Amino acid sequence: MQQSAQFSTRQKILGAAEELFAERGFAGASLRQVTAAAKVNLAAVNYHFGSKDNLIEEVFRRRLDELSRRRLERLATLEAAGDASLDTVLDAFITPALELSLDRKGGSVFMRVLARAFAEHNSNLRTFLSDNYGYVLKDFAAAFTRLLPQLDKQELYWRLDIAVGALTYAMADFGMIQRRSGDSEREHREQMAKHLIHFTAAGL
Amino acid sequence: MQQSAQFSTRQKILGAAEELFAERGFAGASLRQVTAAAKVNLAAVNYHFGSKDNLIEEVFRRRLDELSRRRLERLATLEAAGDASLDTVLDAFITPALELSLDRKGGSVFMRVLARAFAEHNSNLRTFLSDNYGYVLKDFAAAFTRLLPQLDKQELYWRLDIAVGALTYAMADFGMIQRRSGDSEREHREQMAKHLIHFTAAGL
DNA sequence: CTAGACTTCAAACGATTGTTTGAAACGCCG
DNA sequence: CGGCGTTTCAAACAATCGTTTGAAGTCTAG
Repeated sequence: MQQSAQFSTRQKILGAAEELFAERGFAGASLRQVTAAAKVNLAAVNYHFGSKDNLIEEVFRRRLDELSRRRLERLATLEAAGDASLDTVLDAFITPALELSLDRKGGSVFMRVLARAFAEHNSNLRTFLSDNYGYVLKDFAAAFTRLLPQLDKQELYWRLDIAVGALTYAMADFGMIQRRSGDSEREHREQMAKHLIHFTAAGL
Repeated sequence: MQQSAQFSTRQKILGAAEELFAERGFAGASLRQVTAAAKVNLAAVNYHFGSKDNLIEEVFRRRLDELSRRRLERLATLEAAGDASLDTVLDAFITPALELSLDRKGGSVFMRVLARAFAEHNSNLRTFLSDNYGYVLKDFAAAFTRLLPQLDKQELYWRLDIAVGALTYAMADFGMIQRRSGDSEREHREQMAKHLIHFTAAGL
């Protein structure tokens, strides 16, 4: 089938595509640039993925399947232990994303790609994400509803919406904050997650 | 969509470009699509703007010049009257953007374009925005420094960074919140601004 | 070792990209 | 009216786009 000792052609394409999509956008990165960066033949994309659109979806699937699983796993653990609070539920949502972004193999790059997906008002991509991963947000929204019963539904939804915006923006490193020279990439991102949880908990 | 007689070719192009950039991205929207939507000749873009990149910059300039002026104007008024508080300074930042987004002529569309600019890690565009409008953020950061003297600098920058993220995301309407059927577009956006100010003030 | 399935390759497809060109049409002033 | 700078136009430019093709290469099961 596949899977050589090194990286398969599939994996090489996915890695290069992720990087170039983050840097130049989905329309801005061409398949020739992707295959050149991956050091594979141009036709390999259409052979392994069928089309550029399918490649884009696969770039998301590779990361989001595990990210969603970990988020829900943490949330379930919290609620089973009766430990659910604003801070811990936010932590269950943010920490898996933080860990992904710290993954040595370009996890931080993927967070930028994810933020691009939000910027795309493109309906195909948005419905793909909503159809496949919308249930995660639904579960977390339900958890917050239980934690903040005094808030009416509309009010809670507004705050959650704003919170997700702050998370997305920060994890994609859009801001002007530069890593302090003394800090490692890991320290920088852990700082960010800490501030994110604090800021969002206060806002909620 | 657009009128043909009363708007100059320049403005017709800018309007159509803004709309298509918001919808498909800077790389995703071609000059042929733009000129077709504007009902002008293809060559008009290069005649009036020189290149596609210059057109992109001009789309930003048209809106941001006035937006920046209004924000700083409000901030100055506040500080002259000694009325500067967390809420009022945030209001000085958010309300002009809200008013722009309520402009009948596609102001809300522009907010989506602006959010795309953040998603672009493209250095040309980011340095253009930073060079031309960075002083606005600097002035507001200074105002917050005066309002929150107990916070150390690094801590404040973190929170401001997260706040800007929430603002950008919300104003671009990326979220899942749908306008309630009873509400007008205006009511929807005014609600949003109110929640934004509250959420951000709490976080800061 | 051979047969057959899987993968890679160079080359080419038509379509579309941003940009340029030179002529035609326009609008204004004398 | 004629003349002239400004604007618009259809057409074409080379470059690049996503995708397809058929042959060459690689691998494994028998």
